[in-house]
Amino acid sequence: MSDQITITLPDGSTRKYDSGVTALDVAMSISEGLARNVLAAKLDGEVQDSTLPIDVDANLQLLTWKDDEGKSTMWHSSAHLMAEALEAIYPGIKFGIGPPIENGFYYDVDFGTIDFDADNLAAIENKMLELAREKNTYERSGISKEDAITYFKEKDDEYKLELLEDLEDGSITFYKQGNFTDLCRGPHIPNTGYIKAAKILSVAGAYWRGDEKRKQLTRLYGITFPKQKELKKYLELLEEAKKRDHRKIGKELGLFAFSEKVGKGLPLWLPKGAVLRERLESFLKKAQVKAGYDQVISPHIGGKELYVTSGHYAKYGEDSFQPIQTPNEDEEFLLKPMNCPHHCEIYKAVPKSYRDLPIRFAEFGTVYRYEQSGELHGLTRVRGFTQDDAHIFCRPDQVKEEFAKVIDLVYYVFENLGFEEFTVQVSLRDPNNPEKYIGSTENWDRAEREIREVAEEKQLNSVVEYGEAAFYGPKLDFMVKDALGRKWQLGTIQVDYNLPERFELEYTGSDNEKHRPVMIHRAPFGSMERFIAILIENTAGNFPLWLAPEQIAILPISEKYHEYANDVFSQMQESDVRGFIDERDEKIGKKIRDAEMKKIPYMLIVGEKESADGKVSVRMHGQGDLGTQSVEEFISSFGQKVAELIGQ
RNA sequence: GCCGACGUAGCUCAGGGGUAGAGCGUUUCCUUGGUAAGGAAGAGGUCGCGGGUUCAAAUCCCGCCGUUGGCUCCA
Repeated sequence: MSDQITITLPDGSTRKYDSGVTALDVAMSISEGLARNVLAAKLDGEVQDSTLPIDVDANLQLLTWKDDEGKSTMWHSSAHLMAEALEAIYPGIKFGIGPPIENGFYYDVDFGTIDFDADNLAAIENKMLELAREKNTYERSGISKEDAITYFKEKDDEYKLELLEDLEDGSITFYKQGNFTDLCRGPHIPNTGYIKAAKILSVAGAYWRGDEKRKQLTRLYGITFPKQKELKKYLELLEEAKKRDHRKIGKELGLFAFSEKVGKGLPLWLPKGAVLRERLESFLKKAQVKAGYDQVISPHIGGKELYVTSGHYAKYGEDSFQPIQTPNEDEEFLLKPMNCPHHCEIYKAVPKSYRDLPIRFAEFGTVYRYEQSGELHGLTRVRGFTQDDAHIFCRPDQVKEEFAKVIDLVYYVFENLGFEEFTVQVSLRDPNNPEKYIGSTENWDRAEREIREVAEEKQLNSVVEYGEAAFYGPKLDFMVKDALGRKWQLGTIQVDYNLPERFELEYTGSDNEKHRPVMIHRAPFGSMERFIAILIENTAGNFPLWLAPEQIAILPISEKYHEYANDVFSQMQESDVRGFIDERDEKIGKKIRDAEMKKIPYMLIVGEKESADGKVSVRMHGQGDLGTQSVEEFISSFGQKVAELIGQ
C-alpha cells in the first residue's frame, strides 16, 4: 500500500494525503466549518460514509445539506433515528423498511398488539431530538449472513429476516447508532448530532413490500433538518401549498362541488367552473382545427360487445360500473370508460383510402370508471370525467410524423397555460408481466421503438418507466406535480397497433389491397377535471384573463351611479367581456376587498368623476389603482390582452 | 378495496353526558360612503345517518355513508 494518495476535488484541484484518510479528514484540512457540514462523501461517483478510510487515488466530492445526496443521506440516518426513538417508546415493535424519499423519509413499522397513539407524534419527535443530542455515531460493520439472521431471529423481526433472504453473504452490513442496530447498506451521516429538527408529518398504512395481499404496516413519514429554522420554513411552505389546494380554491371561488346524492367522485360544475372549462375547450378546439382534427360525437354508453372487442371488458369489466340492463333481456350496455372503441366504429362507418389518412377524430368525451373509493381525490381522481380525446388513424409510415405533431400540440397547450414544470415519461411494458398486455410482441416492439425515437428526435428530456404502458400500447406521458407534490399524469400520447386489429380497421392502399391503419390515442389536457385541478393549483386561482370566469367587476361608488354602471356593463357585454356589477349597499372599500378575494382580474370603479366623463377607474387584481380610462380605451386594451393570450 | 384521521349553521371553526356557540356570508333597516372589512337588528343547525349504553347522547360504544393522509390500483 502506498503511503500517499491523491484526492481530486470537484474543482479539479488535487491534494495529497496519507493513505487511510477519511473524507471528513479531507474536509477538516480545507476548513473546520466545512467539516462540520459534511454529511457524506461521493468517492468516484459512489456515495459513502464520510468516515470511511480512503486508500487509493480518487475523485472526492464532499456532500453537504446543499446536495440532494447529502440530504437523502441525512434523511436515511433520520429514519434510523426515528426507529430508535420508536423502539425506545414502544419496545418489541418490528421494522420493515425505512428509506429516504424526496422530502424526508419514512419507516414501516409493525406495532403488533401495541396500541400506537397517532395523536402523540410530538413524543416521538422529542425522543428523536433527545437521542440526536447524544451525538451517537452511526457505526458501520460487516456481518455474516448467519450472524445477521441470528440477530433478527432473536429480535423476532420477520421483515428484516425476509429482506436478508435476498442478500448475499459477505455483502451484508449493519449500522448501529445508540441502542438501535439496523440491517442497512448505508451510507449514513457521521453522528446523530447533525439532526437538529424533526417532524413526523403523517401516519399511514402501507402493505409490506407493496403487496396488497400481505400484511399492512404502519408507515410513519417524517422529515428532519440541520437547523430548526429550516423546519419552520418547510412547514410554512407546506401551509402555503395547502392554500393552493384546488379543493379549497374550487370551493372558495364556486367552481365545482360534489354531492353525496349524486355520488362520490362525480364532480358537479358550477357556473363559474363551467365557464373556465368551456374556455379551455374552445382554446383547444381552435388549435385542433388548425392541426387538422375533425370533431366527432359519440354516446355515453356502448353495447357490451364493443368493449369485449376492444379488450377493455376482459381487462376491466369486473371492476367497472356494471352493465346497464334494458327491458330486452339480452341487451347490455356499458357506461363508456374510453372513447376509442366508439371512434373505431366511426372510422369504420365510411370506407377509407390511403389518401384519406391520417384521419384525426377529436371529441371531448365524458367517460366513467369505477375507481377504487380510497383513490378518489378532488378533481384529480374521479369516477366521471371528460377527456380531450382524439384518435389519429394513420398509415404505418405516418406514425412518427403524427406523433411528433401531437407533441408540438401538447407543448403549445402547456406553454399557453404557463405549465413550465413537467416531466416527460416514456411508459413501456413491464418486462416481468407480459400477460398484462394484448397484442403481438412485434407490434409492441415497434410501437415502443417509435415512441423512443420520436422522443429522441424531439430532444425531449424524458425518463423511461417500465410497467406504465396501457394494456394495448406504450405511452408518452406528461407528468406534473400538484400543490402537495403529488405526481399526476396530464397529457398522454399512445401508439396502438392492437385496437385496429381487434376492430379490423382497414384502408385501401395504392396497391388496391386492404391495409391496417395504426392508431394514436392522445389527450393534451388528459382530462378536463384533472387539468383544471392542476391549473387551479398552479395559478392559485388567479387565472389568466382569457380564462377567468369573471374578468371584471364594476363597482359603483354609491347607488347614484348604478345607472352609469349598467351602461358600462352593457358595453362590456357587447364586447364579450365577462363580469358583474356589485350593486350591494356597501362602501367602495368593501366592494374592492371582496372583488380582490374573488381574484377578479379587473375592478372598474365608477362614481361621480367617471360618470361625468364617460370613464372608468381601473384597478387590477393584486396591483392596485391603474388610473382612469375611457370605456372604449379599456375595452380595446382588454381585447388586445385577451387576444395576446389566446390568439383569438 | 386496505390502514389511520375527520364529519357541529351556506363557509371557516370552537365546544363537549344535562338537548348548541363565534366570525364570515345571508335578510331587513340606517347609512350614499372614492381604492382591501360602516353600523344595528333578525333568520338560519333533528351536531352526517342508523343502532346501542345511560335517568339523560351532539358528546361514550358499534355499524354505515361521506371527506381526508397514505398503500394497492389507474383503460
